[in-house]
Amino acid sequence: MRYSKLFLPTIKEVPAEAEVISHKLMLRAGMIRKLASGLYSYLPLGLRSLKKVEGIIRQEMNAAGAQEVLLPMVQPAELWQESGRWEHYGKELLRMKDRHERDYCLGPTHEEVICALVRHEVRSYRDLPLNLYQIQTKFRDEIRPRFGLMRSREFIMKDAYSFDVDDEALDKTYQAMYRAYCRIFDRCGLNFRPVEADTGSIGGHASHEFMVIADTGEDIIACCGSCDYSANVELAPALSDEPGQDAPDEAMRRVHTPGKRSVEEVTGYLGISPKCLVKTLVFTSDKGPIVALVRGDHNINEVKLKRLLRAERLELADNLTVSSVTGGEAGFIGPVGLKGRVRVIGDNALKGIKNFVTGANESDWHLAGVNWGRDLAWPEFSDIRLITKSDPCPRCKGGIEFKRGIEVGHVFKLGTKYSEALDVTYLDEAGVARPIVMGCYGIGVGRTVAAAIEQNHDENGIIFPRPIAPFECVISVVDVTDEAMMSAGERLYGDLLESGFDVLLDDRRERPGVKFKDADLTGIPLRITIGRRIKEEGRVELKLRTQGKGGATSPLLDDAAAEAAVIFKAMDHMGSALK
RNA sequence: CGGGGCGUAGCGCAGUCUGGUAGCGCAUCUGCUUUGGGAGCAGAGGGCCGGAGGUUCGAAUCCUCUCGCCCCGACCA
Repeated sequence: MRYSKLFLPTIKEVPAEAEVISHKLMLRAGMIRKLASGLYSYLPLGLRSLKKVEGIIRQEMNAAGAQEVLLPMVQPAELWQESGRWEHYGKELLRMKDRHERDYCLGPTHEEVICALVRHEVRSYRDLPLNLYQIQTKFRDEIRPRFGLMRSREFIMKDAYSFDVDDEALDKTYQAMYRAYCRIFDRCGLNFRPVEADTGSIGGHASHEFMVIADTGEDIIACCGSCDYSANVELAPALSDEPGQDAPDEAMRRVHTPGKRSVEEVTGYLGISPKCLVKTLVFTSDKGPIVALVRGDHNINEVKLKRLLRAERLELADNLTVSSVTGGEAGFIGPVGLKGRVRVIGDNALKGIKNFVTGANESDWHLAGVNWGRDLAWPEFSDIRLITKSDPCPRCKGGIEFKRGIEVGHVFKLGTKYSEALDVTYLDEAGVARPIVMGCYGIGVGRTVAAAIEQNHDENGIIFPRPIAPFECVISVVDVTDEAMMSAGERLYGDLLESGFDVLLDDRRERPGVKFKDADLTGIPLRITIGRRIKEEGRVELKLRTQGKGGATSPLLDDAAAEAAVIFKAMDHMGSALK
């Protein structure tokens, strides 16, 4: 491609709308432009990078035995009513009507559609296993789109759905997908980690997220420092059980705490440790109101609570509900003397606590010296808090660290949730109809590109890993009006094209500084500069994007293409050596 | 949905408090000079001041409503 013909509008200034580095750089490098909130146009440079990632995904998915299909993006409501998700999916599902007033939605995911396809076509155990994938635009009407392609409403996703005869067969498929995902993200040059994850509203039993480690990630991962355990904090069990305290029982008493609501305020005012305080939270859910208790220095984990309750919906109660359940106002509520019958769940860490402080359900008052069994009934105990640094690794009892991650892929064992709802069955060897056991496997394509940029950039711009770079090499002709330079550029351009590289010839009538800045900004891995030295010594200059000025080599023009090939080969080896 | 902020030239912003000729930088166009890290000088074009209504002799500026965008929270594959 010739730069003079390429639609590549770069921006010198930092765009005001962008918050995170990948978003800023993708705008500046002319990869994307925003159309509306959460909706982006892909320009040639951005599209090239997306296509590279898609190509890697296709190769690995095909190699793992999956087959590509393309499913409709607009989907009839009936299907979603059949699976029950028309009601349960919520406002993220963008619904619409056609001219006949029939209900449709834009596909945020394709379980329903793939089931509708497969249930008509697959009859026998002989047709299984089957694994189908597509690379499709999805739409999720996110409450708050942000960070550019990281969380947009319309986005490109690879989604695969597997169909197996039983759990054992699904295990094999799942493992194959897991391995394929590792290869895909390896090849994209990402520093990532597969972590145990919650299954969310998609449902199912086992699940792993593929997290790209980055400070700007929206998810938090709990990692063990000693073994390779890692899990989304939403899921990681908090195992430290405090030993029972054997202090003598104190008498329960009211303490005046005027205006002291938060844990810090109350414990600071009373001069006690947050560990001695029981924090009370009221939730509403489809299973009714819930009172959750955690220690003052711990945080509630709503995902765990939701799983425990088997609730579809769980949210912090509003002030009205809080006072109707407890009789108190937020900041002064406690589990003693709750109104009516309400399910009370205490975190495991509270089992052994004695003489604790908690809200009195009366404004400006707390209770101290409170004890289970005497002042209030023993609640049911469970693990409902977020894991902390002082908890042990659930696998090896080592220390836990926290990292932020960007979720670029997610694999689920769905089981028979959808096949039962949507009647996707096969006949086994005995002629008995059984529900097909399913798995599903997603990769955010745009998010993968954004994550790669998040991990690979410097103050001058993007530093693309070669496999997903829009161009592998740029030839910067310093002065295009100079015939010797320009003809050398053309010749090298032809050589590199012939060798099969994605090469960009910067033939613009721009000053050299502009060309260098744009080459750096767009992150092209290798730059070949053709300047004065072509006339004096017949030499050009090769510089990797990762190198400073010092690292350049200066081969003769005729050797440049071969040297570029050698450099790329070395880069590929370095890449695999890193793993 | 709650809280906060912003909509003025293609982009980034000032001007709004205190009403009176719509500005600056970058970009664009022309000319000359320059040519290895986002050039210099001279000149030019470009605006329904997000939209609607109101107050006023007069509104970018004050008031009301509305639309859009961004941030924090809530929520969420």
